[in-house]
Amino acid sequence: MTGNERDAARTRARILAIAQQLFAEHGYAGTSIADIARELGTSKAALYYHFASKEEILGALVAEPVAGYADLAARVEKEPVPAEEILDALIRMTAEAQLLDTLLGNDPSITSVLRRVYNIQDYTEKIIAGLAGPKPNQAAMVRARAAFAVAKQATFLVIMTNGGALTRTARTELLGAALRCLGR
Amino acid sequence: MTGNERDAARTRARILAIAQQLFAEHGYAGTSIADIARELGTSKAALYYHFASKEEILGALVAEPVAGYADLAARVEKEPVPAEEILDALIRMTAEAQLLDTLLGNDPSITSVLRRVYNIQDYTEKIIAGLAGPKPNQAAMVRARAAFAVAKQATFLVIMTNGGALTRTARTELLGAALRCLGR
DNA sequence: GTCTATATTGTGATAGAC
DNA sequence: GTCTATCACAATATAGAC
Repeated sequence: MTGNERDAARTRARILAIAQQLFAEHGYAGTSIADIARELGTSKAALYYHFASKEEILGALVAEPVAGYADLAARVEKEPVPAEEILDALIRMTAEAQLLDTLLGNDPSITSVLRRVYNIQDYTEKIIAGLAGPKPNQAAMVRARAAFAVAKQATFLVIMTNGGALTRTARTELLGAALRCLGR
Repeated sequence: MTGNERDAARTRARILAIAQQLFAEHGYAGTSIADIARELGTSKAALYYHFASKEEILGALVAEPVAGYADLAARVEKEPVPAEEILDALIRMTAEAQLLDTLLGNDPSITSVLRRVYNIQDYTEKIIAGLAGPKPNQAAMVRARAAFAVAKQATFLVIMTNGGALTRTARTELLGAALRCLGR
């Protein structure tokens, strides 16, 4: 790898880090290429050397979390997975992806752009169905959604109020709370 | 009230309804005045007769939910309120405000605009502190955040997958799940 | 109350020099 | 790899007629 390639890779990574932070702060639609370039300390044109479009930045940012989410959905759909395992996976994924993971589900401007590529809501429904277990009634579906909300949103809340970290005890508490949501 | 005034009031209400839907779908920053005018079936200028700016539309939309949220936070801060009552209030508020209430907490472009006017995150922290009870340890705070996530996000999820309605049984299940999060 | 027309600024993106 | 300059268009908002 030449020095230039290494530099390019580092700049790419910096752009992604900056974009992630600004998207989280102002939303995808609320963040302009100029905003990112300013934070990066270069011109807009320099940024376009690394990414062909704003949407490509978003794509690079969400690819990994979305793939993980899709994998979990596929696995849950194929065979029964214990609720504890699903919830633990969700909590871990949220902790890893941090800002991004919740952004994915929350920023409508992101959802509306990604809808053309991924069917995230479909994944969510499959995961929730897995949490609800076989032949769920209405109440069981509600409890499954509650557990899901804890694993995703509460985990996010805890991480954010803890400066980006998720302690062991916090993770245990979250998992316990999510499981109690299911009422079993 | 003259006929013109009644017409104006109705148009205003229509604009708010359309804006709410589009904001929910594409986000605040992702929705343009032109988008709203198109849906309204008039010109952009006509829209500006009813609202002085895009931000004023957002303001009119969120004023009521935010006031309710602030009231709850103030009450919880002043005196101890039973967790069940707090959670029930949160669930009701989310159900009433529907799209809006979650938008408030989720769309970063809205949060970043409203931050200049309201301190929503501050309200949230006060409400969560109320749920955690006096002298909470770290685990109690995590459980409080879990209960909060159920009352807000899970309620929203349930409403959305039920075409905008919250049945009695669903509300009971949500409240039960949120209370079990607290582990008491 | 609504229109057409327009001012003004912002935005994503490209051209071409260095 | 980064720059300046620029394009084409979309955005918020206003002016002034009807």
